[in-house]
Amino acid sequence: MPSSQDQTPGPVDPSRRRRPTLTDVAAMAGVSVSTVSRALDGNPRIPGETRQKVVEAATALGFRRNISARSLRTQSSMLVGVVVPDIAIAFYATVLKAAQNVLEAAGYQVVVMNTERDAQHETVALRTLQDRQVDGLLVATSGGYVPDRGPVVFFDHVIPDTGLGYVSPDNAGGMTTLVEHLAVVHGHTRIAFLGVPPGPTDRTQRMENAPATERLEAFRNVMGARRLPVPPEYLAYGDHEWTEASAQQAIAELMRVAEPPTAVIAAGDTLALGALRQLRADQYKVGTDIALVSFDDPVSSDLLDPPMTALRRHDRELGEISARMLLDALEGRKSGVAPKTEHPTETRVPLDLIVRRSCGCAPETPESEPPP
Amino acid sequence: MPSSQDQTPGPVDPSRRRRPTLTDVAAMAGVSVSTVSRALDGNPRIPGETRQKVVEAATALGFRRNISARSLRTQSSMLVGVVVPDIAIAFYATVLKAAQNVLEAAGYQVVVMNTERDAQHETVALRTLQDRQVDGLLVATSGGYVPDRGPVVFFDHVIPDTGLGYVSPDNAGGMTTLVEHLAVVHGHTRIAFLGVPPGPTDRTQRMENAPATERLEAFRNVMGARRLPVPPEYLAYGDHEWTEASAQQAIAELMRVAEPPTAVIAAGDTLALGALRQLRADQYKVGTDIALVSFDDPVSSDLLDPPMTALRRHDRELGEISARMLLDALEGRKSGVAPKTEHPTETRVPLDLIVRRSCGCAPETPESEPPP
DNA sequence: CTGAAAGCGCTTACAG
DNA sequence: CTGAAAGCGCTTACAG
Repeated sequence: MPSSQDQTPGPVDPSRRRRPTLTDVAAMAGVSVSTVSRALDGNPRIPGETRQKVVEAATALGFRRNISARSLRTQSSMLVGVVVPDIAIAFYATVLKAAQNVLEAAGYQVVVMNTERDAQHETVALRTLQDRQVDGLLVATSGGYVPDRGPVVFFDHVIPDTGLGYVSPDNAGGMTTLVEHLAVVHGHTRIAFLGVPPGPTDRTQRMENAPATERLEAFRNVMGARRLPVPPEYLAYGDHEWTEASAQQAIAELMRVAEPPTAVIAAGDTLALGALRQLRADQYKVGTDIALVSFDDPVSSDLLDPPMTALRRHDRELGEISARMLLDALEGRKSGVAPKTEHPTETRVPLDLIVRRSCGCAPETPESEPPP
Repeated sequence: MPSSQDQTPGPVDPSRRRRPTLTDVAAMAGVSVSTVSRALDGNPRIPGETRQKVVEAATALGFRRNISARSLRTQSSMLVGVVVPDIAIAFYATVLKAAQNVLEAAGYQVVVMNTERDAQHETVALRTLQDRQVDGLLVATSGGYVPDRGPVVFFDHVIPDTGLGYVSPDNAGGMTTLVEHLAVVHGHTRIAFLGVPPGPTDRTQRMENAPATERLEAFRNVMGARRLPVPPEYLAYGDHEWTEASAQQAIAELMRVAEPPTAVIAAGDTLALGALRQLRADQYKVGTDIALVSFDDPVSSDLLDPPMTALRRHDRELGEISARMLLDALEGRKSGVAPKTEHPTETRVPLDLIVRRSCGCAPETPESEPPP
């Protein structure tokens, strides 16, 4: 049994001193480790007096429980893994933060992994998280998801029939809003779509239900329903990483077709930003010569030239919903509720159209929009 | 000894099956757990044949080591804690991502905590991280840092004489660049500073070396050195959270003073964005009526109206440097190198001036800037 | 109300 | 080259 005898005598660098353990506290309080553990738990079987002694000793020693040890014993790590394509993207960062808030309030900590939009990266990240014994997973997949034990909820990307469910933006509804604004309010008929290549890459599989694909499908459906043609040359694609640069190139080509569109819908904010940059470089007056709207709301979009009409996602809400869905399963499991074998829950978060100028509208109260 | 007898017979939900352990692999391979552990480590004492058997068994069972158990035993969690004020802010997200890249390459995982810019939150977060036995810490403090065991490096905020060191943007150099551009290139003499209140809040202590304070000091110094006056009314402050809204209010007031400035330096990107919004709302032509420059480069700043002249931080580099500094200590410690008691290392990352239009310049190649 | 003991899944001297 | 055993720091039935 290690005691202070092991300790080199004399002044010790405090930062290197061994952390006190339950055993240390027990010794100091003159009780057993079981009692310390229970007292610290607030177990009602321990009378106030004993608890008092224990708490004093613990405080005096600066004792803090070792969570690894506890989780080894309890088989619960109180860790939730979050995997995202790229934490530096505002959407993922916001979702993470929101999810983290609700998870931490319930006593869980979060470990994040970036996949860099690479399926293999993602598979490795998932494995690492499992090795850490995470209790649950929140994932925005890049196609590398492999099922394992433990509850998982997807956000952003839809994976049918897997995990507890998913919560995603209402891609279809959003696209409808966008097309209708362009077609009904502004009377456009030549509307192009700027997206990301559908179908898998070598690095990415199973993207059938990716946001990009859903948005493209929705675009086709709404256009069809409105009896508006979708010529193939009106389908422009950036790259799989949604880079601004790829959007610039795609839209430059798009505008060179025989009969160029009068309006374009960008399937994401980075795409919209790239399009805007290129259009401006090519001397188009966006909002006048050509309408441009964005599926996601870029940061500071009211300060852009021109201010961008866009769909605002409720990122925070999406994060909270996802986390809560996971939490429910976690708590349910803890209290012995049978693991649900019902269908995964599907939640769609609606999007709001923010009308600014790039669509051709002139907002009522120009320039005075409050900050996001 | 637990065996398959414990298992309820019949079909078992695979997601609920117990993860295989070393003992399982040992049983299957017909060797001891010690041998399995060593074989999996690639220990040279284990001959290829034995290793082969072990690896096969492990693969067949889908065995993965339990990291909690290992870290309990080895007293090393291979976990690095990162604490930031707000992960949804681009700077912190980018730094995190960069740091994570180098840390993961070395086998560490990262657990992030948001402090919401609250000192108490931060103290709790730090404690939680210690409870998780993190091997090291990367922190952008909000004033709630309390020293504990384990190596720590600060980024963003400077904390002298603590931890391994810090890596921060070159606030003084950056401010010099900004003032000189305004004063020398454009001949401004009435230059105002839009920052964040210096000194502590109730929720925040020890902010003497906060970025905001360093930038203000630098501003005063450079102005003084150039014999330019700094009247008190030219010092405008948003709030401690650097919100755009607070900047809007502050600059509105600033422009109402008897002799308003002809140029303003915003100490951060959100502040600059708020200022731009307000200035535009008040019908100023930014870049013509008044010059506005930003200490940090806002996202899409080339697409703003007008494009914003700003200092570009090398966020990724900053993250990598910080992580590497921590890693060096971690590796050193592991190989038994004495904990360094020398002075903390100070690293300053330089900033580049990106000249756009808001300062009054007309860039040579208008509108064709490549994406960030 | 309290304690002794087992055990979570590993690693690693120590002995053979 | 291999194994038995101790032990990392906890929690929790079990017994008193």
